[in-house]
Amino acid sequence: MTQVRQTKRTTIYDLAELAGTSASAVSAVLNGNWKKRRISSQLAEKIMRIAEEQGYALNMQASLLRREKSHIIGMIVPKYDNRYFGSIVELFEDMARARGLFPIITCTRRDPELEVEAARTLLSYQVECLIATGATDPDRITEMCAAAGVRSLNLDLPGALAPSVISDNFAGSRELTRRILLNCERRLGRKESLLFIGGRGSDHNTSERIRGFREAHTELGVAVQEENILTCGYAPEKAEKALDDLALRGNAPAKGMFVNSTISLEGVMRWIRRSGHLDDRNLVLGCFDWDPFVTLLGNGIEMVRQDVPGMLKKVFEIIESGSNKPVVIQVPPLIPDAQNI
Amino acid sequence: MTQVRQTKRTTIYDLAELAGTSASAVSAVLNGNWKKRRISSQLAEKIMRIAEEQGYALNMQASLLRREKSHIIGMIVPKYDNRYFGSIVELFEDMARARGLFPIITCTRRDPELEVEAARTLLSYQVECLIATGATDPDRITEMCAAAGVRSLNLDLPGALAPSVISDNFAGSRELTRRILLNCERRLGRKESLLFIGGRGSDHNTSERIRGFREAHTELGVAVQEENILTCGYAPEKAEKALDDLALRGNAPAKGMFVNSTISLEGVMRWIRRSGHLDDRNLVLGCFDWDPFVTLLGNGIEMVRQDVPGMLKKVFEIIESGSNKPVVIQVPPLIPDAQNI
DNA sequence: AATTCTTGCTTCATCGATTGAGCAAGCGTG
DNA sequence: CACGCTTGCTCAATCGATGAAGCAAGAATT
Repeated sequence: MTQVRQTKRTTIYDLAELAGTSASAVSAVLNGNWKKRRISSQLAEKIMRIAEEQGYALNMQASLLRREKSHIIGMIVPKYDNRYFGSIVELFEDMARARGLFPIITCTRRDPELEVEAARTLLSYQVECLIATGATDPDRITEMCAAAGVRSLNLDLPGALAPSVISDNFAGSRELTRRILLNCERRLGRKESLLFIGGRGSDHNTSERIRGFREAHTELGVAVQEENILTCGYAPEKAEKALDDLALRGNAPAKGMFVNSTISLEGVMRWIRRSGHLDDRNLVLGCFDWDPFVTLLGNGIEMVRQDVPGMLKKVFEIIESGSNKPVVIQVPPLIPDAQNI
Repeated sequence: MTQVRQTKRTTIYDLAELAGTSASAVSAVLNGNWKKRRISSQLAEKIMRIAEEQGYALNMQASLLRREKSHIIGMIVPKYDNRYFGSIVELFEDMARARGLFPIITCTRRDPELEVEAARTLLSYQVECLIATGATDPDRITEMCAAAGVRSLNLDLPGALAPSVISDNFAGSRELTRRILLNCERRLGRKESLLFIGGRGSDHNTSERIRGFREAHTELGVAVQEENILTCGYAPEKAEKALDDLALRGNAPAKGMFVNSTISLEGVMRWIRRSGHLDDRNLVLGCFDWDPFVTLLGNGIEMVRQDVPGMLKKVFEIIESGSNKPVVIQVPPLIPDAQNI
């Protein structure tokens, strides 16, 4: 019961002894190329039976040390707290396994230090390829990988040194902004300058989304109010605080809002409920990201759903093509039909 | 640029040659116990400088093969599509790293085959301990681990052969049911038999929650209607379909519902909106699980939030204690204050 | 001056799986 | 019956890091 370490784990040498054969034969049988190595099916069956009986499990470390390819693919991901990253991780694992790769994923909480640390660790595990998802400094990671002779790709946020697969943030944002403005007109009687909230001004996605936001305003003949662009970060509390600050500065909060992530939307919704500044039936909201419950919130919130399967398909295409060219592939997000009012 | 495989990765032998010393010295310096091995700080600095310059990265496979302990801790998890499992994974990674362990997590989509496959793979990676989260057949996994001399623990769903850390489903459910019943009385004028929907009848958590559900009904003098217990699985579509079927059987859907997960709640909410059978202002809902947007749904949905930090704290306590006794630790879930009506 | 101690390294076996090379036995062919 | 060919295996080097054991040179002690 309290045995600290039971009898050492079974190795191919143990099996060889039990089967009265050599470790070499055991290895060949267990990794499936015993036909190539001309092992008789009699011996093969015997070895497999004994392995089964002994509950043999391969020592991957030993196996990988010897083999030239690890078949491990690594991914770093910022958070697990929303549907976007959750579905990326889930589908990535699936697609990796379908290709005979073993996925190792690690979460870095948007912390640049942890990102580098995690990348270094994954490299130690001999990943063949590293996907940096939503990394704060993707090029740093690409450089580390390059030094180790390992391929890397960026997902969600682009870098300058490796291929990147991202959403078409500009087009998605422009369309989302259009819809919010039109909803304003329909529900409030007139289009008015929207509030933009969430994200980091320094990140590519946010700045592209702001560009789309401006473009849609221009197209529809609405002037953007600069003080209404609040790139306060992603955390819910930051969005709440940004709205508080805006109110403190004496600005009437806009009735239409472009929220830059579901996580920021949490903060926005809390602020709306708490502050009582706005009756949320008069609010016109849109969110760049998707969550099933948001649909049900009943404010007719428009959402842009990033095309995760489409993006991962591209990622694996690039991996399989072997290309390292630092292109940026933009995948159009899905914009569901207009919500219930 | 297009070099398929750049010059082999740098090893300690390369560094030794560059530094004019032995691989052994390089190893000692780089893994930090060079003082113990009496390497001069001069040489140590030189080696570290060269390692830095060459972008050396340890080959973990080689290192692990030689060392006795892997410091790898594995976890299998069913899904990433809700806050509960998302926070388990995120916090688990954090706590593992804080203890000097390297976490490898893999998602099994509630597929028993994949669970076994994943466990086998993690064992190959020489995990020192494997946490089976919400596993459909935890004992099978414990047996596999035991055969390899590896510790295992169950999280979220209990097993009979290894220590298990789970929520106190019975007490949580009883309290949640009470609250829903009392909300019924307050809002509809009278307590009436609730609908129970979601989960698998065969899983321990669901049956314990049903027990608490019954108990609360009894305490409050309400009879449970057996046909109102719908353990239809977790997926949203299954909950939708179960409600459709119930309606087809001619039963008026209850006005009060106990929903067994946020994922089932998605289906329930969709059905409510779609079917129009019930005006959702007259609906009294409770959900065994937590999601920030559900709070904002505005139906005054009661939620039970499972105490993820509390559960993981227990998990690591058990790991550190070294105990293998198949106890079941029940962690009380958090029941937030009553929601806005 | 002879002995022991200390310092600062190097040598080498080892972890477990893989695989090219090699070998012995049996078979077929001329 | 001598030759090559096939079959069915074994041998031994190897992957890269680790650490016990050992060794040489200088310092300290008797």
